[in-house]
Amino acid sequence: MKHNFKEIEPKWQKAWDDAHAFEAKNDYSKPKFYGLVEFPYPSGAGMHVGHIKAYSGLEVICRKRRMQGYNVMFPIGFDAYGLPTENYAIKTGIHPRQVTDNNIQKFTSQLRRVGFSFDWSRVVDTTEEGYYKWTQWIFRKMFDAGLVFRATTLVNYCPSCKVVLSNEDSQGGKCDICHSDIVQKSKDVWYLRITEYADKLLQGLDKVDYLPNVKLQQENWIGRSEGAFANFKLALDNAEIEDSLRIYTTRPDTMFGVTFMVIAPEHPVIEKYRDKITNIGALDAYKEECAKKTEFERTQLVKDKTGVCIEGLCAINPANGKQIPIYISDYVMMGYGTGAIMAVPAHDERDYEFAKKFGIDIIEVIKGGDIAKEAYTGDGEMVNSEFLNGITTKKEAIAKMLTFLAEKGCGEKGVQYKMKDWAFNRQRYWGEPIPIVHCQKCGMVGVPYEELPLRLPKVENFAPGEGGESPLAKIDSFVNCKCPKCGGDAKRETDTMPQWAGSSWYFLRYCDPHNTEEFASKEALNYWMPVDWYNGGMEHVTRHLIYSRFWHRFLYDIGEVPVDEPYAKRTAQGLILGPDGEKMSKSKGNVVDPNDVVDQYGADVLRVYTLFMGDYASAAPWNESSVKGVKRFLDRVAGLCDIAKGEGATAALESSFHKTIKKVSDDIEEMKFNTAIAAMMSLINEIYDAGTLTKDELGIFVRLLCPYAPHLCEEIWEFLGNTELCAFAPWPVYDESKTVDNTVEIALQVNGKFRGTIMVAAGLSKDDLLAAAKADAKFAAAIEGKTIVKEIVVPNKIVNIVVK
RNA sequence: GCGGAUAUGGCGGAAUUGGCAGACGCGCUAGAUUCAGGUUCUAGUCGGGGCAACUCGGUGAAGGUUCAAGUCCUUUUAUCCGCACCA
Repeated sequence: MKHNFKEIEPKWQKAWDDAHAFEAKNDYSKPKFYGLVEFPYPSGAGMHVGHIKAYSGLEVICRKRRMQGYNVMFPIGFDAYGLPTENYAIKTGIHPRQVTDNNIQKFTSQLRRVGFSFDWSRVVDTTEEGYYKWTQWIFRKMFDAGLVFRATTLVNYCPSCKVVLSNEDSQGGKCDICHSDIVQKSKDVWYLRITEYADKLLQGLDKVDYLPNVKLQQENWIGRSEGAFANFKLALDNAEIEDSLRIYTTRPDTMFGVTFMVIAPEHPVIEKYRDKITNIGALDAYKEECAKKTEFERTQLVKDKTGVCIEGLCAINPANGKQIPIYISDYVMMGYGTGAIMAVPAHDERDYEFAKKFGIDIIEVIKGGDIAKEAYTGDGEMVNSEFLNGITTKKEAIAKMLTFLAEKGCGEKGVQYKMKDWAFNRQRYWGEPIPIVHCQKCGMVGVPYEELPLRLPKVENFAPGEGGESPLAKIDSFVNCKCPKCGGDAKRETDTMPQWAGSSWYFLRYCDPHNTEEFASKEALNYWMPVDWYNGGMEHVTRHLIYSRFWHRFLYDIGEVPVDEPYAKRTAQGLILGPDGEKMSKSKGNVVDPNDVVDQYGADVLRVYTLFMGDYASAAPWNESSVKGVKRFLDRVAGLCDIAKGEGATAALESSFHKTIKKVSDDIEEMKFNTAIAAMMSLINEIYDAGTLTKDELGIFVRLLCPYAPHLCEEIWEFLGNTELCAFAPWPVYDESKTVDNTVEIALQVNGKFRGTIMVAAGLSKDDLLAAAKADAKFAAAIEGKTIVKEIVVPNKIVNIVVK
């Protein structure tokens, strides 16, 4: 048989479609398998080979599960709200709705060409009313639960996109969409209280099967730290007053070493005592200077500490009652802890640097370092610390200090997280409208559930306003409304939700995508959830993966979903680099278009190659020649039809078949697709060497390969006389006893040096093996006349004799 | 700065977890098929020495443990990724 992919690929894609072959059954009595891939953002550029690799991995797993008899759900959809579409629309004047529809169509036809076994009856599009109704519904539930709040704070703002970004969307001080520098801007922003879920998100990681680095990255992002809060009394003109400054520290044990305090330039205490501070002009100037710095300048140029001492206001160290100065400096940030710290220069590097620069006292309280040279952050004996003196463990010192603070009523244990609340609104058009109404009388009121979806109005002008307001603000008919509570005149919120909203729960919608009464029926959720295996990119670990776990956990807490963690298992694929070894990008001109590969070599080749090119989790460059090698392999598979004769097993190949079934079966479970394919290549080499195989054996081979190259395998399966689809043929089983050779090759060593091999029966005892080795003429000659010091015999492996 | 990962032929990568390093694929060399290009087939392909059987060396670098190390331990270098003044 010739491998005529241009003919057979469309043929079998049609056959699968006609049979609705891959639609998950609503038969809740069968064992289920829910395989999930990250649904694509339908960009104008079309599919990327990276998408193919990401989907091919779980495709193989899902196809194997079907052949093993599972009721498999392998859905796909489109995460279609977001800035790139909107920016493209603004540039071209085409409406985002139109752009989105075009792109979804493009993606759909490309995905179908590759022959993925997606359930096309469950497609979700986050921009459809029937979908975003429920995105708004969940938001409303969060609003009711007090998880939504509005606050004026310093936020990450992208001046180029004219939009407020969450912490997650501005990692490294760069805008996630356009990569320009983020500036800090004081703005009125909607927040989701994700920090309230920090502990739950952290603990949830204990019971799921995530790749270790995925887990670790989430732990670091959440960034839990244990320490203490303490209140430092303030003093005006050296006279103590009834007010204090609250700090957070992880080292309360060093409190006797506190020689000054530092607060963030924006700290409210400055405003409070504005009249009493004698150098307020200098403080204001410093604050303004800091505000002008970009995130980059604030974090990258950390060499030099800057700050200003507050005059007229100082603090009192609660440990020893000493008066200490307060500084403002941008190395302390308003967004973490309380925006104020107690500085212990002797035992903190940043405080040390600051104290050196400003000539502040440095008091050693832990022995062990040389504080004349640098801060000492290690353990040691406590000194200069009154009741802590002599203690040698940090744990004990902290406990004693906490007791002391508690007795004085000025401090207690506390926990902090690096993770910040989720800045949730975007001043843009192409997103879910936030279902909130602002009423003069009632304040913020949620749009009633029965009025959802709150439709995104169709507008002609969807460009963002210059003043940073949403395009929706210009539509009076949308903005002006009645308050759902009091019926008076009110105005709608005009910002929309961020791109990550729709993707925070899409895996739930797949379970029951056409439901108009609920986001999904309880029955469907009970059966399908949790997702058994979720594969996606590392770049989503500290965004989508955190956000969606948060939403899902919230839904669990209010009784809407049956399990607390949405994903039982999470893996990630490595990047495909350009042929030059660089990350693929349009500007470098090294992008490989999957369409071209399908045109030239076929979908099966594309699929097999993306899995064969290297370790699935690592990055690997595209190599055109290797693609040809895969084509050669599939052509040789097709050629097997011409030599397959008879039935049953071939004596020469039987053991190889059982070994290959075992290898391929096991490797798929560990996503070691490259070695599974290599094993099948080895087997085909053996078959051609033997020059013969039976039709039964070809049937086994084809079923093993089917998850990778389904079109060709269906064709051969049909050629073999089968009338049912290969996609649902039973997965081959192996006989363990037939995977074991009855003769094994034993390596012979003298003093650890290789001295030849012998063939012996498998399972020989140590004594027999040693005797067999000594019977080998060459080996015997090598130890002849020498004193044997030691004899090491490892059954079925090796004989090593140590001589003098 | 902190955290994590990786390092094996000309290239992508294997190595049953301490037991013959280099599976499989690409590339390359020689030969066959073909008018030719492509395709396909056969043989070879870690390095040094030898016609050869063989032999010596070899997994980023330096030490160590062991009968035996790509694999374990110590030190070190390079690259990649994540976080970053987190109190």
